[in-house]
Amino acid sequence: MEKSNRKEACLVKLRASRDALEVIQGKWRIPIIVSLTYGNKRFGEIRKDIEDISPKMLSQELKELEMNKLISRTLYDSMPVTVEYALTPLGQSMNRLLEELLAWGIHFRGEMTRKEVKLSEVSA
Amino acid sequence: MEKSNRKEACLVKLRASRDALEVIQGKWRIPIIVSLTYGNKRFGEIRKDIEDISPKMLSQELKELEMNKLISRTLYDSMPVTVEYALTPLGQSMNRLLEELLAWGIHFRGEMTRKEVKLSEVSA
DNA sequence: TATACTAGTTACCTAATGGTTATTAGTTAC
DNA sequence: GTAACTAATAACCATTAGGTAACTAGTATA
Repeated sequence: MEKSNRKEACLVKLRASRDALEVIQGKWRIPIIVSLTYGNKRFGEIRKDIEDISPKMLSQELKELEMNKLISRTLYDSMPVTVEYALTPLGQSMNRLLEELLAWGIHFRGEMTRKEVKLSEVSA
Repeated sequence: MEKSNRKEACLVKLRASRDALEVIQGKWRIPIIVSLTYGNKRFGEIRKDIEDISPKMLSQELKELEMNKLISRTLYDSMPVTVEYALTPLGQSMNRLLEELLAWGIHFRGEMTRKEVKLSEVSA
């Protein structure tokens, strides 16, 4: 009984994580969301945050994120037309996930450089 | 000053999240790690957990994860050779991240189905 | 000899992802 | 008229990710 519960829990977790993955897959979606957690931004401002993204990819991924209700797009009828992107409540709900991703990214990088140092000590 | 701190924080977070993304990118790596959080497993057992993964992809991604020190591979010299995969401490350190991914995946799915229900109510 | 189980590997193909460069359209300033 | 700024879009190409199906090697069992 204990074993089958465990298996059930594993399968539930697998399904949920794959649901989440589908939405955040790709090189740019998470970075775009991270950029927007630091304030509503215009197209050009996001481009400045994520230096190596092309306008094509930014445009494409913003559309995807809007379709999935993670961000909103507001057009302002100012003199040069401006467009503001913002996180929706659903987008904001990724906050804890992003914090953990950030924390683990730092941890991982730390572990990797530590190991490289060790290796070079051995070979020296 | 406050604004430049914010910008700095944003850039740091962007770098860290992209570091993490590189390691966990793709359709299969997270599911494989999730499967291994529920106990050490053999090749065939992981295949059973993740029903739609092909042996090619499983083999390929296991190698990648081993190279990044997230999992270990142990060969047992039993009669039909068996191989056991397990999370390393670094792999285990993804636990909190996985919990948040799971939680958000469930939340996201809930939000999406709620919205679909609403839409059908409107059109009815 | 044939079948099955272990853990993969190989060759081949398609689809998705991402990159590059040039272009659009509307408005303001020079 | 021309340049510059806004937010994109289009055409084209290269790379990668991922899928399918067949096959390998070693051992045991019928």
